[in-house]
Amino acid sequence: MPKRVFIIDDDPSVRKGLARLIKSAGFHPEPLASAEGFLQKTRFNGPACLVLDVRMPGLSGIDLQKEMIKKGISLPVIFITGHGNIPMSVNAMKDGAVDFLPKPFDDTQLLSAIERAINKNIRMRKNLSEKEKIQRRIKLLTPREYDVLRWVITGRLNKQIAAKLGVTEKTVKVHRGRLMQKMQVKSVAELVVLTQKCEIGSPKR
Amino acid sequence: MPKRVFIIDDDPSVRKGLARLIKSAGFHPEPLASAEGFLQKTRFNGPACLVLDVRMPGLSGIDLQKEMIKKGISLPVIFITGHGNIPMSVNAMKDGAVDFLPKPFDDTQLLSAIERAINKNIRMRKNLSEKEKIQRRIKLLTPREYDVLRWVITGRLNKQIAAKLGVTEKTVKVHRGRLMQKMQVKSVAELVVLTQKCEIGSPKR
DNA sequence: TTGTAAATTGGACTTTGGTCCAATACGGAA
DNA sequence: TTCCGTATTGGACCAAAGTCCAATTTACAA
Repeated sequence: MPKRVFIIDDDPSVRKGLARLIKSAGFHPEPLASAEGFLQKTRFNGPACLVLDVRMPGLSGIDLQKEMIKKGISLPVIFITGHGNIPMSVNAMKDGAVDFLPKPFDDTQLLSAIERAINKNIRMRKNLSEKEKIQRRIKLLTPREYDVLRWVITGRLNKQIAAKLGVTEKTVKVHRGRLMQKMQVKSVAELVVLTQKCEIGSPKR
Repeated sequence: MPKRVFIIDDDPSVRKGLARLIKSAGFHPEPLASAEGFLQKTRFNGPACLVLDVRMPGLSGIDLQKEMIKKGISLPVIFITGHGNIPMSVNAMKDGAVDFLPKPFDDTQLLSAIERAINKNIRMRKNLSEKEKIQRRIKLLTPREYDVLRWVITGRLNKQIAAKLGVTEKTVKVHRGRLMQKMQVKSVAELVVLTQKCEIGSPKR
């Protein structure tokens, strides 16, 4: 899987230079002339990150970062800039930027930042996909099975759950057996570990 | 519980001014003339944070931050500086600083940073104390009970655990009952939730 | 040497959990 | 209307977990 590095800078010569450097380091550069152009993109299959010029006509790099946060796109960002200042860099870092490099910077500085950014993205993608896998299983549950699940992971006995739901213990056992199958676990311990990774609303009453 | 704000700056007039501002905002200022002076401190009972001048004779603010990381002291840091630059601020943020304010800054900027820092520290302290509470319970376990615990929270049956440990199922039940008491839980689900908060080495074999 | 804590096991039960087969009831989709 | 998925329950069992009382062995400290 190629590690894609989006290069967003309005200066063609900068794009070209960075693309060459990044390519030589074994990444897959994707030069783009504007932040708007990047926002058109919808496909984010593999590991990737952004190298982003702060100052650009139209949407600035900072604007793009904020826009991505708003839209829930979470690709690690590395800023580069010729005319930055401290508050700007601090805000970018607060918003989760991996690095903020004033020009001129060493090639090695940029490449090490890219390395960190890509690794971060890989970790995030792994977490996310596991979370989604679990969510998919939860969606297979019927409403009643979901009710039972929420009580089971808080350690209640079948008879207690039965009382809460106003049904017999027998019924709870059936639901419980089926939800364990659908969640693909063989023990309550495994079930708890799974559900801790997603947010499960705690049961009422 | 007073919210203590350590002010570390070599300039007495700055210390005085900041102390007044911070006091007026309802915090408890603790002015110190040097980073070395702060490192003497050992008592960190209540919520607190640091307002730290970057440039100082002897240990600089940056040095102090690194020293604290090395020693495992985790108080949120806010840097203030008259002569900073971007790489310095970025590195400070990477190392977990809450904010980095070049002089001159607005009072409100500093106060809002302090507010965030204190809240962060309160959350950290809460997490830490819960973790320690759990660790204390784990220390009550005999080696054998701890062995059993590690298998229980991975969802093994008593008979499986017995086989792993080379003892009878009966024995496992006894250990299991006692560890549940010592951990103060009534169900495997609760036990798993507790142990997820600390790191438990996964069992071998 | 004498405790003391830890580890181990047995017997005898009770309570819980889980499964198989079967059946009833309800509501929406074809 | 008919069929399917969901929810519910019963009976009959078996497996697993938990408890109470009692006993033996071992290692380490006073």
